[in-house]
Amino acid sequence: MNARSPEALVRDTGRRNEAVILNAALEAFGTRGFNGASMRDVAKGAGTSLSNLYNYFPSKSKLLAAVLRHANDELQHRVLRAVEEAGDDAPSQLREAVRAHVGFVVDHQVATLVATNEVRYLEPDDRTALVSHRDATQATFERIIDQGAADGAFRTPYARDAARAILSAVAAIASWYRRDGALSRGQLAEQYARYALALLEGPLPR
Amino acid sequence: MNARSPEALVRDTGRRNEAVILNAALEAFGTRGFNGASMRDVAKGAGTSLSNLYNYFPSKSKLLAAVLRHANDELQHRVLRAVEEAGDDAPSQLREAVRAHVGFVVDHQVATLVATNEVRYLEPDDRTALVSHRDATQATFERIIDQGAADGAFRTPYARDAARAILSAVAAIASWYRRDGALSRGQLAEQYARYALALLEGPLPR
Amino acid sequence: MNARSPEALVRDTGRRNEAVILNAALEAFGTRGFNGASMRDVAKGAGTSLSNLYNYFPSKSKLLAAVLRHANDELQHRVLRAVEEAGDDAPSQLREAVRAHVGFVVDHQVATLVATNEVRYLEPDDRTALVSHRDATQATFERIIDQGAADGAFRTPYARDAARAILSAVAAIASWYRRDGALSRGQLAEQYARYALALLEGPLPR
Amino acid sequence: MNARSPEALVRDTGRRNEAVILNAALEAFGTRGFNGASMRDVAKGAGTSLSNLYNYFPSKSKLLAAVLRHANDELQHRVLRAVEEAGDDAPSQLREAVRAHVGFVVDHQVATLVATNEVRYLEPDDRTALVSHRDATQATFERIIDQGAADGAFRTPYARDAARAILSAVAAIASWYRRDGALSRGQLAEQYARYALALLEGPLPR
DNA sequence: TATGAATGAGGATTCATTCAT
DNA sequence: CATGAATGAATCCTCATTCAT
Repeated sequence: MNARSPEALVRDTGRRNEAVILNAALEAFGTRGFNGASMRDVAKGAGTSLSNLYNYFPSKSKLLAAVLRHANDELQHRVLRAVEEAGDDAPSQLREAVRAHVGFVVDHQVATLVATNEVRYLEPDDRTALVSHRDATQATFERIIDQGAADGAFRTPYARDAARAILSAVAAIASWYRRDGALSRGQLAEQYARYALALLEGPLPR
Repeated sequence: MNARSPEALVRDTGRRNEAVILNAALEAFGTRGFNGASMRDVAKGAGTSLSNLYNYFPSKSKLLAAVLRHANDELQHRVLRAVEEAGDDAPSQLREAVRAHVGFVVDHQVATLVATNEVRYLEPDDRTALVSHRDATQATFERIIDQGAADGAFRTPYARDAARAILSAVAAIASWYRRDGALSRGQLAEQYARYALALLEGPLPR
Repeated sequence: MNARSPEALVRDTGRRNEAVILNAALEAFGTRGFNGASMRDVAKGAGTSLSNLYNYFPSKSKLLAAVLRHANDELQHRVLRAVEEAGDDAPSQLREAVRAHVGFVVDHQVATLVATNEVRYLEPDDRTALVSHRDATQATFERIIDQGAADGAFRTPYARDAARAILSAVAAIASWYRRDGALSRGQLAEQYARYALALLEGPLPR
Repeated sequence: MNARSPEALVRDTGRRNEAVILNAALEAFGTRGFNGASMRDVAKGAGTSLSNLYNYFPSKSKLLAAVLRHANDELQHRVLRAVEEAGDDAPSQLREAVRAHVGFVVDHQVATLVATNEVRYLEPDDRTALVSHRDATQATFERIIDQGAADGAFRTPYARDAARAILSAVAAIASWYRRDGALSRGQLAEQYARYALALLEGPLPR
């Protein structure tokens, strides 16, 4: 029971092998989808026995919930910190928020894909909880956009749905980006930050 | 064996009940995902017996392939026609292409979601075929963008990945749009057309 | 609907495509066993539709029965004719009977295998009928052996089970003989005729 | 989960219920053939659940392979021991080998039938392995016959295929012998030993 | 005759989960 | 914590057969 993928989302949790299981589950769900992956796959990936999984998580569904919670926490953490460290004006904040988001997507492509595609398979309660958690991240963007619209920095007449459009495009990066491709992490972040500002009809760097 | 969902993607195929099965499959895959939906679900939805499905499609996977082919055909058809009917300049063409795409997504939300999320479960050959078909649609957007970039209409320094960003945002509409919400089909199309032009740093209507 | 394997057991039956179906069934049952072969396999082999099979034979089981009947008829015919054409003494008769039997096995390996291995899957009535038909062939050998034992030509103390032993060995040829091997049809017949006479402790050619 | 047929081939294997399953499989395959028997039949015979079978054998085919391996092992063991304990001359060795083989066939009629009729349903690799194992047993007979032919004890001009003929006849016993019939196990063995020596044109007891 | 569509039963196998150890 | 054995429900798919045409 020991494995550390290059993209390991979860580092440590205090409980002996929990992180190993969570990362194995992430990989399994990412590779074959929630319904396509079996608990046996997860166990094999974690190097433990099938039944031992149930000492850590009471069901497959709760395992997914835990994976998604970790992913969301990490994303939210990165975005919030980026905003804090940015200037006071909406354009700067948005720019940094987008860059941080792109960074997360690139660093955790699989987690992003799983978070996008597999939330629907959570049990209702867990899904509700998770969605509201995710909405909090989205709300950060919406708040910035509202402020920018109010003070005239963003001149789009459709500020309302802009956050959704931007975040969708950013999340979709996970489905095509290749680490060994032509675009570096930094370039990609830069590029999408500009897309976002332009879409909002905000001020662009020359 | 008779059903016509409000969103029926497939109208008729010459073979007795093929369309009914395809629409039932679309609904089943949309509701529960490819791996979460069973052939029994599809049969029930189509009002026929489980085994009769196999007189029409040799496997669940081929059934998915057929569904996705129909969806892609319809989307491509709409986009191409819209471009043909638009003016000669890149901004007009892009505008109409986006509007047509948004129209498809709104008319066929489920098909859009299935096309986005379940392609990965195709057998390799079918996936390859489908992806190249889908890329053809994307290529239409890229061609327009290239032209607009060449003649100075689109001033973004990042024309290259812009099509992907725009199409991702448009496809994602399927995951949140509600027919009974505040936004009409037409308003939404208008809005996303402007997002696209703005993102490309092109000319905007006042 | 047209096929003629090199080993075709059935030539013609008066009914349009019956022979084609019977030969296809023989091949299917021979290749995959009665339970392993499907009516679809038979139809494909016969170049006709699945449902058309039922215009000729009321069930898979009856189809097998028909195949086996044809095989047995041909075998019995060959053996009886060989005995008739042989001399009056038991050793000559046995010799010719064995040669004829070996000839059938070599000409119809698949039919021999099917006759040996798949009889058990007949419905009770058909099986009874077929076994008694087959026993008639065996009885021919037993009659000859009894006669030879009575007149002192065969000196084995165990004449009683000898027919079974001989016929088993002959039938088993079907499971290993290769037409392109070292042994010709005629040599093999000669060889097994001598095995039989020797086993019976009868007179051997020098 | 507990059963001991009178003819149980497998006694114990170290793993909890493996032997029970193997014996149930033997019986099922013997009664209805490999393709005619279902895993449910096997499970029922073994007194366990269908799915538990797969904790022991990964597929129906591998289960058959295991059954056949056990049967072959037992047969080979008996024959080899019999040869070791026989005298040095070929006729004695052949006599004891045949007697041992007949003994196995009578003790394990079902196993013999399954070994003869169902090998073909193994996957290619398993079948190759098994056939070569079976050929090893046949090779024991061939060696003895070669030796006897070389030192003049067996005068048949066809020593080459004699082993096949003899072994076929012996194996076929399984298809007709009845424990409650007129012939005892010992008498049958004696009888077939004499058949074999006579067929080889070797020395017969008076 | 010949066909394509239809069906209910059953095929092997995998599933998430539990339990005794 | 960790395991191997166990289970019932469900999976996709194939089966022999029937029926309308």
